[in-house]
Amino acid sequence: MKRTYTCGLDAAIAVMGGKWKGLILFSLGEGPLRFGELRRAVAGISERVLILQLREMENSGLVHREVHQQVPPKVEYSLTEFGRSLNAAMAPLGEWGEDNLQRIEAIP
Amino acid sequence: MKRTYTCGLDAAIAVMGGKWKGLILFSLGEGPLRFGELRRAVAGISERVLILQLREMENSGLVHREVHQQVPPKVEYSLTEFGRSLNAAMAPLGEWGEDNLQRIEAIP
DNA sequence: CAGTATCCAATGCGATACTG
DNA sequence: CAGTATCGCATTGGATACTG
Repeated sequence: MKRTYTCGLDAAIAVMGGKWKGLILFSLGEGPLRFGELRRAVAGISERVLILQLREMENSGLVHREVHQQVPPKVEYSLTEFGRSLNAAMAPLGEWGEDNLQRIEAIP
Repeated sequence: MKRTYTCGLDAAIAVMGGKWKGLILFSLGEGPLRFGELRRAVAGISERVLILQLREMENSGLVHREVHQQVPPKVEYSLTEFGRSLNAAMAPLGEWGEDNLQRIEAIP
């Protein structure tokens, strides 16, 4: 991050930056997911980008990464308390998008 | 836009894309602003980028652009009804950012 | 399964200068 | 005042192949 924000919205957007973090947050909202499950949940994302986004979100304290030592490997991602609070704050935005899907998709 | 969204949040984020649209929306929330006023309100943005973002938001139906024929030129930007509805949906996110400013700024 | 490693393309963004 | 025109770098994202 390393910047100063002019308002809360500014800061929130910086944390949510990029095309995918919102979706990842949303997908983890229901409960923990393994890497592969998450990749399927966030349709269209590449492995590389998913990892990058997850690492950033871990770094921001939004996501917790838990490694279960076993074969085959199992890694679970979940929201932290902080992540859940952001998730809740995003809910109205999600509803807005839901309500206006038609209109948004019609934008040239 | 020209894509299909997997959920409302996805769609909303597509509309809000980029680093500045949230701030512009927020700045116009209080009422109409002229180009120059807006440029000062959204501190740090370049003229070029501000125009680009405004055009996109006009195109999305979020912002209305009104030209007053006079010398010197006067152009006012305001939120449409659609823009105001999005603004309202973003409010909780703005509050979240406000409440967590310290923490967000501390992210490495 | 859960990642890394490369490489490449797109585009976002910033700075600056100029104009009706 | 309200834009346009250029230029160029930095970041982001995508495709694919490989590994512990």
